[in-house]
Amino acid sequence: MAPVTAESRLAFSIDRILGLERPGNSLKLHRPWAGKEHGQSCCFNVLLFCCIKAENDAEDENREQQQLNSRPTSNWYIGRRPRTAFTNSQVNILETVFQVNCYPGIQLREQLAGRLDLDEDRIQIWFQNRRAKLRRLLLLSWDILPITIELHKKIETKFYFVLF
Amino acid sequence: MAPVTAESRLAFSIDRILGLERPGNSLKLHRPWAGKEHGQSCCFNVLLFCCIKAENDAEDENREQQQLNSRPTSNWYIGRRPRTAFTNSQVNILETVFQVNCYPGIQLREQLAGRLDLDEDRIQIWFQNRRAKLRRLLLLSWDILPITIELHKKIETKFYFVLF
DNA sequence: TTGTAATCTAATGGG
DNA sequence: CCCATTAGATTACT
Repeated sequence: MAPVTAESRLAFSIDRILGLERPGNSLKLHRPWAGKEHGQSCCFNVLLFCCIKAENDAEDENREQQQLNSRPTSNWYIGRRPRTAFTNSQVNILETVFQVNCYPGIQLREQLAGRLDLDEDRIQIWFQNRRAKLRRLLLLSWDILPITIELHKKIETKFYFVLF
Repeated sequence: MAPVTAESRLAFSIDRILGLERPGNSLKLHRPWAGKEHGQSCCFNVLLFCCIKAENDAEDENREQQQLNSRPTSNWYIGRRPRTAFTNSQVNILETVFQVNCYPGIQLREQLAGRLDLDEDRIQIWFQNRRAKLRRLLLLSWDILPITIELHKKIETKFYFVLF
């Protein structure tokens, strides 16, 4: 077996990365885009974390209240999108479409968005959640599997394909 | 404006789905998996209730019991890998490595896999998704930059620029 | 409390 | 590799 030389060692061994091994020189970062100006097209080099420093909060009640009200979730600084309240007629149409096509493509989603006066991504999310609900329902029905199996023995089927 | 021909019309226009438009033929349902044999691999969309081939079950009580007790975990629908739940410590190490090298080569991935007791391809996927997340964050932070600056002025927070 | 819109991320397939 | 999209799981709001 070949001896482990400095040359054969990985530039990025886990030990080095985790700081468990301390080479003489500091670890050179692997940034394919490093050295490019941030205006360059490929991507923005700066990830901006806007973190609140809470110094001096006590002096500003309003400000403090704001900060207390905003939940410190990972994306609190952006905020959660206000919950969309679909109307009955909107849901009816969505459900009708879902019965036929539960994986609407971009065109159909745009079409729906236009007709229902909603953003396309709300449509997208609605279908995602609707499919999840359906799966949940199907899984629930799986709980009654023993009964189903009994039934299936009786009627001599092999599989149940639940097509939706 | 180009005329709407039968060819240019969507297979699933809302009008067709809602029945407001009646084509000569009835609407064909959009079932990605329809017509395919259930054994086919690609089709992760199939909710296959593989309800146990019950031939001869009655002759083997033990086996039947096993099958009844076993919940449909990995096999209840075909082809999709069960979601891997990384532990906190695994994620911590992955994140640490990512800070240094977000494009780990095969050697480093294998190294990580060994240390974290994961398959190398899970590492690979993790880094792909992590890079996608980073790109998303970068775009996002760019979009909210003006707002963020306003916010920053108001509440006198500091910016953290994390340079990659 | 329930239902569901929204979020996060592992997994998939195609380019 | 990237990209779009999915499923799965969870959070949070009405």
